[in-house]
Amino acid sequence: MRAMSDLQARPYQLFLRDEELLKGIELLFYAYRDFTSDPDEILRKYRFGRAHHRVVHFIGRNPGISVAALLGILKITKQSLSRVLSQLVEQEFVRQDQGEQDRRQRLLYLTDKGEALFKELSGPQRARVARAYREAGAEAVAGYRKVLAGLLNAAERDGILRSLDKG
Amino acid sequence: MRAMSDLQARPYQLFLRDEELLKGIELLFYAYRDFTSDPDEILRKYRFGRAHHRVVHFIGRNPGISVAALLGILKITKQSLSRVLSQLVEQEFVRQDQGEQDRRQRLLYLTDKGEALFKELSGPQRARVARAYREAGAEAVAGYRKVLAGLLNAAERDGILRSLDKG
DNA sequence: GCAAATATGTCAATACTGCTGACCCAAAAA
DNA sequence: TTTTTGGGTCAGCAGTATTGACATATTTGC
Repeated sequence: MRAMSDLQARPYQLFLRDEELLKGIELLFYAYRDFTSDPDEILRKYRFGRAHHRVVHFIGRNPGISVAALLGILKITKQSLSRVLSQLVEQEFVRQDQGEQDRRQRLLYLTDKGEALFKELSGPQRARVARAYREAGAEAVAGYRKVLAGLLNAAERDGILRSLDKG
Repeated sequence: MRAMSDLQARPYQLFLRDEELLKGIELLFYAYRDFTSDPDEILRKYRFGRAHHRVVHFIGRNPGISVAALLGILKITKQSLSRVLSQLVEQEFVRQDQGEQDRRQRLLYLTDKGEALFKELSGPQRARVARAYREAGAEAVAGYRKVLAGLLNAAERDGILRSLDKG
């Protein structure tokens, strides 16, 4: 009886064999490797690295985000963020405004120059994703999202999915 | 007539709007961030980094791989590989055998110690992927693979997919 | 109002990972 | 025999991350 219910609870045992799982792991590695290669090349012109890209991206997508919230997304230390953020502010890609309710906060915004960089960096990535989506079809895209969501740390999954849907 | 065929060729225009594409980009970022967090923690015990992980992984998955082939997978320079590979050989996680047909080659294999590390590192990742696959279902998994494959550089896509299917 | 917690910034040291450039040797290929 | 290929190595530099310690302003709780 127990065995039967186990079978019903897990109809995809075939997919769970190590070989299949390792393929899923490697495919993610390759996809991420290629996915980051386009912006990496662009960043060299600015003498920036991936960290700058991530900061520009998430400020661009969350105008007025606080430093603490940005650290929560990137999961790096404030010392690590500090260096790249300082450079971006100094070179006027990012602007810091004092918070109105809480004047301790430094709310972050892209300048026009920052917006232009954001667009330049996201262009090839958007094109890459658009191509992949178009080739795979709507149903595959839904599956892609479902699986990626399942890869997230359970503790934050809901928060991340909410933040992605609010935009 | 032309417009009509365009419409039929692209039935998913709704998915191609920037907002949707940016969500796809961010979801990949978050998934990769969490995906790498488990092994990163384990690696600290060994005073190794992600580069060591990747080397162990791809040697483990391709026993007897040549240095040149490994460089092709990782897409880094031989100087970058050299450092981590030397450490792994020195600490006896990896063994180098002279090639038989071509004696210039140093074919790479995991030692028993290396196999153990491979298993330790891939354990949490396999568990994470297994959970995601199980929760999402077989159809979603197919879509996940289809989209990730579409994200690969077109030039190498077929080769990578073949290498994943041969195992 | 004062003490504690919070948001942010900064200095210093260290480690990992990648790069370029310049070499080297041994073995295979032309 | 010359050239090419597979692999290794030394040196230097840059980017990104860490920990630890400390500083300042502001808000919050008692």
